Amino acid sequence: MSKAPDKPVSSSQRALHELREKIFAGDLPAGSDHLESELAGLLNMSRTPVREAVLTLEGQGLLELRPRKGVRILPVSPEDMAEIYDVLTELESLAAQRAAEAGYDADALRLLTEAIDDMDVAIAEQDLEAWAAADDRFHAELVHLGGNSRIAGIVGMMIDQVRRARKTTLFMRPLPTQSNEDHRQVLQAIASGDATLARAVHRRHRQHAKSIIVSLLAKHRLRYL
Amino acid sequence: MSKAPDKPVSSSQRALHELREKIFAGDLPAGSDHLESELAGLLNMSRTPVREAVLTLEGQGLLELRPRKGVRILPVSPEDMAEIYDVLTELESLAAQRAAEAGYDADALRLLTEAIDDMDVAIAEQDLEAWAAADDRFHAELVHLGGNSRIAGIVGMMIDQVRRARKTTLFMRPLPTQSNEDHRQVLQAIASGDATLARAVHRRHRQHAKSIIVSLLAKHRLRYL
DNA sequence: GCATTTATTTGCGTATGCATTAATACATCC
DNA sequence: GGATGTATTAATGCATACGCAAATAAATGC
Repeated sequence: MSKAPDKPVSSSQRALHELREKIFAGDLPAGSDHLESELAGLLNMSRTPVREAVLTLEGQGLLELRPRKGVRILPVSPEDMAEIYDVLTELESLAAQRAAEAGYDADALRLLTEAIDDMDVAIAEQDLEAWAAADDRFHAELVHLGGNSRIAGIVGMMIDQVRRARKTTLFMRPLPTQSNEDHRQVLQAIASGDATLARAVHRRHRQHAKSIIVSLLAKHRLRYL
Repeated sequence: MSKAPDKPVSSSQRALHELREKIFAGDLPAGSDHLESELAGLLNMSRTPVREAVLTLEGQGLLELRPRKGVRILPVSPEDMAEIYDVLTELESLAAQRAAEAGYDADALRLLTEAIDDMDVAIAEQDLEAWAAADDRFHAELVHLGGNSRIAGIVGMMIDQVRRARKTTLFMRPLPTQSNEDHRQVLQAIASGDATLARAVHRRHRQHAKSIIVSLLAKHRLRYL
């Protein structure tokens, strides 16, 4: 891959990306408070770009600004998970329907297919991280094919909000073999142009995921992730 | 109403509210570009709080930051309208369903009922502005009763995005008498606890609204609002 | 004339400093 | 001893300044 010698990325953007990463990595743990100056020091920049990044991240629901107490990394409760999965269920179902209506050919569905294959491989190798990454790609590509940019954006935001939480629950449950069966059915329905089926199957898929996660959190008494 | 003598609202918040209002009022027209310094001058403050407000508004999809060309007030195309109404259809339908499942009594449904009554009055008086305001209240209260805060937030954002556009189309179509029939049916279904019906009726309501608006825009060749 | 290069302007990104105000510690009074 | 008022601290909100890069204008070469 040819690369530009160096892309001069602005401090604001760097703050945005690095803070996101640190939140996902648990480097900035859920529920923790951080002063603007602390974050600025952490990233070796002044407060200004940090403030801008933090403003944006607040809009994405990843943290909360509490004047004089610092920015709080938002924890995700089981109720939050339920809310988020409900949103995903509704919006992704429509995306699946629309993708089926669009009548994509096999080539256009390649990314979707690859993601599913990758998940199979990951499951066989018991590589849950790789599975999660491929799962993300599947759902991102699905909403992309759905053709509604707002849905794609919202779904992305919601998935970001559950990223941390999902990572911890990932290792608490059996291998998601059934999940990939669902994915294949969705793909099948889209490829055959059956919009109603695509919608129904994907809806069931997400509802099932929701119940799995929610009951898992309840079982382990996990209130905040 | 008793009021605090004066609430010292921050400049950032003032910028946020005033810019929003100016966008909705068409004071900052769709598609227009504005330099940060221009907006700062307009609001009598420095660039800093303006930048913060603009960042937030970008996240809400009301404007776009194009460095060196100014912030552009985002126009809404017919395709955007279609996207937005699709999102509203999916998310509000679930809210209606959940509201019905929650089993609210008549008192809890008072705001919803009042909004409907207000719309009847507004229609009788041919006061479209009042009708639109009451319609907003109906939909806001519906998603509130749905109990999913994220849905409420997203729906609010989407409605903000179509505000300007809706205002102009409002006077191009017949009185929305049928619309309020739908509202009553939704209320009825919620009051009687029929979640499936509530969902179905509201879905039809929003889909109908979408087709009305989209065909209206097509008919009048309105590409950007 | 047209294109290409150079100069100039101008808007933005970021750092910095200050004033404001909330939170905390302290002191005083009942 | 508890409560209320005051002082101190410290974090934020905002204004300002400055350097850089992009856009525009000017100039030079062909």
